[in-house]
Amino acid sequence: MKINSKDAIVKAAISLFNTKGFDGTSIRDIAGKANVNVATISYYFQNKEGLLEFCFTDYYEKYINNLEEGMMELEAGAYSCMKKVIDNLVHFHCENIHLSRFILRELSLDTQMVREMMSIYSAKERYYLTKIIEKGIARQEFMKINISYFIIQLKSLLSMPFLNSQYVSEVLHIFPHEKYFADKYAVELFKWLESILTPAKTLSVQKEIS
Amino acid sequence: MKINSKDAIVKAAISLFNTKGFDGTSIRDIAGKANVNVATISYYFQNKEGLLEFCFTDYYEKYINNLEEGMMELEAGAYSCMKKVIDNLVHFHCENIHLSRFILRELSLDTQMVREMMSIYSAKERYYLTKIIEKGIARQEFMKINISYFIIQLKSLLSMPFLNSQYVSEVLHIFPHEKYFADKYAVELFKWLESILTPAKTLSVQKEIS
Amino acid sequence: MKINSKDAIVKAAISLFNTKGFDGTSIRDIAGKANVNVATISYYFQNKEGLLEFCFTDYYEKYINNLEEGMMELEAGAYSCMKKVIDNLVHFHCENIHLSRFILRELSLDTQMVREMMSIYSAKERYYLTKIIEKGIARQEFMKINISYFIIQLKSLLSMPFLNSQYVSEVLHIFPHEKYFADKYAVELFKWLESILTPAKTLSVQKEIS
Amino acid sequence: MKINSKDAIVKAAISLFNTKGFDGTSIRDIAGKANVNVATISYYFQNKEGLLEFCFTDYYEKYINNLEEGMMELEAGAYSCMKKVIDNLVHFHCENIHLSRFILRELSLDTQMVREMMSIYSAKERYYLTKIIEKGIARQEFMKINISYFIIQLKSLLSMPFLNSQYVSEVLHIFPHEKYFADKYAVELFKWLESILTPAKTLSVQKEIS
DNA sequence: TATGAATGAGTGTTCATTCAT
DNA sequence: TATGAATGAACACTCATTCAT
Repeated sequence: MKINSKDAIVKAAISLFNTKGFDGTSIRDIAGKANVNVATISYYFQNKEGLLEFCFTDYYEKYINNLEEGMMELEAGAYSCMKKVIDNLVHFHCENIHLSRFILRELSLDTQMVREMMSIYSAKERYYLTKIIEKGIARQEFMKINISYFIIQLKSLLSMPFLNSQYVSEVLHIFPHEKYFADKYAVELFKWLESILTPAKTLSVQKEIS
Repeated sequence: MKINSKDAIVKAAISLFNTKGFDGTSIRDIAGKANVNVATISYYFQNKEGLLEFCFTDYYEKYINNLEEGMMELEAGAYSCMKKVIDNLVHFHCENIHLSRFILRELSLDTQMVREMMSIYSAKERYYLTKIIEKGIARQEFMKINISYFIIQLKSLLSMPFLNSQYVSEVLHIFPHEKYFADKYAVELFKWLESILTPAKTLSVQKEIS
Repeated sequence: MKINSKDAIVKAAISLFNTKGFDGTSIRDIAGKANVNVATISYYFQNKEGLLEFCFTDYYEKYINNLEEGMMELEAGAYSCMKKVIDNLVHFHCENIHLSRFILRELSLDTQMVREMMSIYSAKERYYLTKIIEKGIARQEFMKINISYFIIQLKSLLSMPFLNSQYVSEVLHIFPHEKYFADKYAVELFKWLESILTPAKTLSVQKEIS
Repeated sequence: MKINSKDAIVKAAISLFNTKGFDGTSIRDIAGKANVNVATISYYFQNKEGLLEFCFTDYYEKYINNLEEGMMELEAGAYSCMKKVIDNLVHFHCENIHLSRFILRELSLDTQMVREMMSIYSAKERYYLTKIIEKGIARQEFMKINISYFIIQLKSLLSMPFLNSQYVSEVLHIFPHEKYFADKYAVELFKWLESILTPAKTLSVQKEIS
């Protein structure tokens, strides 16, 4: 009768984790929404933690895929590579907004799993981003910037509209789950990217500071 | 013997909510950390939800205070006003990093309380920010920008380093709870602000798009 | 400001015990309804049990008073004495319907206090009722009846309409808290009394009605 | 290992509700007596209220069954039908004295559940009793009586010895849980029935006794 | 006479998990 | 592959009570 219990569980879990958070969701909620018995969840994922790990891995594998796909453009140019990465990640978050929102929120907690995920995937991500920037600087495509502060801002801008999709929708009437938003927002980030990476424009800022 | 049970409870609650999340924290955890009886929490805050509401209100009242303090500079100039607001809010988040992290995370959930808080405070915040920008545009201090997309980016940049303080610390080795960070990060945001608001610099971006 | 806290407490307690039962009522409920601090209840009645005892004693003292007032007619005749007793008790229950309902319900529990009350007051009541009947039999006013079975029926008829006042009101549309009911119901019990006590007399009842 | 947890829970619950009342009994008491885990009660009955509802329904279904069994004799005669009903209900209460005592006590409270039960079952009971009496009057088996007052008395006499079984046992030394009592008490109620329903017949009762 | 602060023990309920089937 | 029955531990919360004031 059940085509695929496992998929149904994951789907229900992501939906509920998205709105109620991981700790705010019981496996009974999930089982109910997925129309399976509670024990079925333990059967497939060992325990609730296992289901969380599955979601994290699912998210990060797709995330890194998108990142690596962008990396392939590095030879063609650091700047266009970075743009490709940004475009990919914005669209990835947009297309998987429920999963993304939940993971991005969960990542703000101090848990063993978060530490593990960070040590595996965030390190990798940092490596890739650093590589692009360093290449861009070396090739004089980019001005010399503080890489860490660049990453902070990049990740801020990439995640917040999807993490706070409710705020964005209800207060600003912009809908981050629509492709239209992803397209437009990517352009905004390109502008930010140019302002931060390309030398010509920093003159006035420099003056102001001095 | 107990000087101030209520304060002890709030302090313990913020600390625990910060690391484990609201749903991941039990009132026994809080009572234990605050060295009071569990019933004392109900005595002062009615229930766990009441404690959450107290934290939200505490956060937002301070937040709006910082915002309004910045607003007072509006007559002196929209640009300097916006800088003052950014500076205030960065330092506010930095100084109250535990409370901020917990609230910013909690705001990403779909709960009744979040909706209420958003309808009260986010609306106010949006009103103030819009006012500054419109004034700046009217006075030709700013170029004509899309206000909503500006707010998305502003709020992204203001919140993420504090929400993801663990990532920033452990992966990037930058410490958002230190005043040094707040000072430096504010400068970064000033640069972003200039690039996005002041006309001269957008030329190249314009060209690129066309 | 408070005229009489103690009275207010008792009044609130009886009202709440009446509708929610003793165990279903918290001292906070009572304190709230009486507009006093919870500690005030402990101050006057030591503890919740003490408040219960006060109610029991209040009830039984009035009950026994009504019984003894009826007993004074015993010399005048066992039959009229019994009628007087019945009339008194019906009206007493009617006038104190909240207290009566609560006490009559509480008496159906197996508690230490109930056992104590029964050993003091029910024994006394039984003594009086037995005395009337024995006198009536001795004087040949009554036929020889089984006293215990008589008492069971008498007490059934005296208590049930007040204990189950809600049933009587809502299902039968008869209102046991009104004096009209007490008057009419007493007459019903007189008929029952005659039928059970006096062999040949049923005729006269008929006459009385017509 | 456990043959039937659900039955064990119900049995333990009735026993404890009987002596300590519903509100005076904790689910831990019940679980302890039934030798099951507290969670098992929630598993089968959702919550404590659900267990109460189960008891109510169990009681009333049996009660109405006994009533309806008596109703089947209506064609044979209203008087014998009423006697059959009384006999059935007395024996039903006697045989299920714990359940009956608890339910009869609980029915004296102002709760949502009592209102619901009354609107379903008491209405039905009233309908049946009215039907018998009206038939009896129509056939001139009974004299014209006030039906509501008759029902009050009937229900008083049927319930009180079982509700107040402790009083009856300890003060009057009559044991309402024994079949001997039910048999004898039914005869008493037949006498009462005759005296209230049949005007001229009181004679025959006298004869019967002698 | 009366109370605000605080508590330990207990409430009903829900949790994630296990296990025989 | 999937589940109904059952559980121990934990949950948020309420209880009657105490005590300094």
